[in-house]
Amino acid sequence: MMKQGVNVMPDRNCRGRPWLHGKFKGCGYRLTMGREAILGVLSKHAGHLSAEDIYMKVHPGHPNVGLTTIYRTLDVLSNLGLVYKLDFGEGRARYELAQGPKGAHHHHHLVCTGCNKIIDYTDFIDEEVELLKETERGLSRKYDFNITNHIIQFYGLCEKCKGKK
Amino acid sequence: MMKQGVNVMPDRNCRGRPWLHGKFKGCGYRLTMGREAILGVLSKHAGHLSAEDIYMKVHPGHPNVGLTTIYRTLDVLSNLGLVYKLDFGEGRARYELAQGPKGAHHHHHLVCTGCNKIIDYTDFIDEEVELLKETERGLSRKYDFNITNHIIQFYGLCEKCKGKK
DNA sequence: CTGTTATTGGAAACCATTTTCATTATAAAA
DNA sequence: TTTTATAATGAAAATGGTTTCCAATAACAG
Ligand SMILES: [Mn+2]
Ligand SMILES: [Mn+2]
Ligand SMILES: [Zn+2]
Ligand SMILES: [Zn+2]
Repeated sequence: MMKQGVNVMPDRNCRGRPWLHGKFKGCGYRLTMGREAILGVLSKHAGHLSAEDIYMKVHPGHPNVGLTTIYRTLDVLSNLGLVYKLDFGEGRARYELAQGPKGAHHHHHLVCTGCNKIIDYTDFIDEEVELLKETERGLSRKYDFNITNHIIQFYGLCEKCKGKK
Repeated sequence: MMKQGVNVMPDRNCRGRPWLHGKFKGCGYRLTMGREAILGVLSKHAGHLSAEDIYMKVHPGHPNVGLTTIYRTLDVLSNLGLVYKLDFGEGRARYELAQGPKGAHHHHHLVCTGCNKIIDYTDFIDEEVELLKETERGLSRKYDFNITNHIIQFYGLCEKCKGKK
């Protein structure tokens, strides 16, 4: 019912997510109502949302935004590097903001194969980062590869699921 | 047109893949023609085969084995831990023998996002294994998780693809 | 061999994601 | 503000890997 229009005021009013606006405009993308709604959902809720999760959260306030637009927008965001597309082997992709407004950073995942619970972890990241850099350097040299990205996921059973047989 | 029947001789004759036979029988699975053919393809060709890849390799010798059986058998093998089901983000699963007959071991993957080339690497695995163990121990304790598995993949451009703009 | 039942092939179903295309809305120009 | 070019959209249909169904078949214990 309100705040559905594009923000018409000058740039200094872009508190909240200035970079998103900038990226969009700067790359020739139009900042639409649907896209703003999707960005809103992504920044409001902690990550790991599926396209349909996002659709269902956007829908109440924007019943005219279709699932197709969710997919298309996530694709754009993903290509812009603003969103990570994640695969936890469930047969559907999940998405999370590359950097939360309050500065969430790169992290890896712990996935429970029992209940699909997903834990973000940044612990041990110091040692990991060190070895990762070393490994990437070695692999790049050895295989003449230009490494841009990596996936590290640990699978197992969470404290609840490890009890059940 | 030969060796299509189940091996009727006693167990010492199971040269080649004794464990596979043993696992199958031991778990109550029947060792069928189709399953043997699939195992044959998996052990003959280096990993990273899709279900359809396998189907096409099995088909000439066994035109009566359907794609459905390929999927079902891969599922069984995967649950028995004899085969790894891999996902390189192509929208289809790929499979590789957990342990090749000549003793191929656990390894990680380097994936080219340009041409989908996949490189197995075991280099640097000493340091990786060390850190992995340490990380797993820490994560297990901190999150009360029972870690059974991990995925580590590096993405980038291979020497051929990094040239193209 | 025979009987039990795990396994099979083929067709249909499934289901997340993509494509198509006519319509609409954004943002720049006038 | 009005006009204009075209990026973006929604709905429906298509796609494509994987699963499910089910009647027919084959593995193998006895
Ligand atoms: Mn996360
Ligand atoms: Mn491999
Ligand atoms: Zn769990
Ligand atoms: Zn390549």
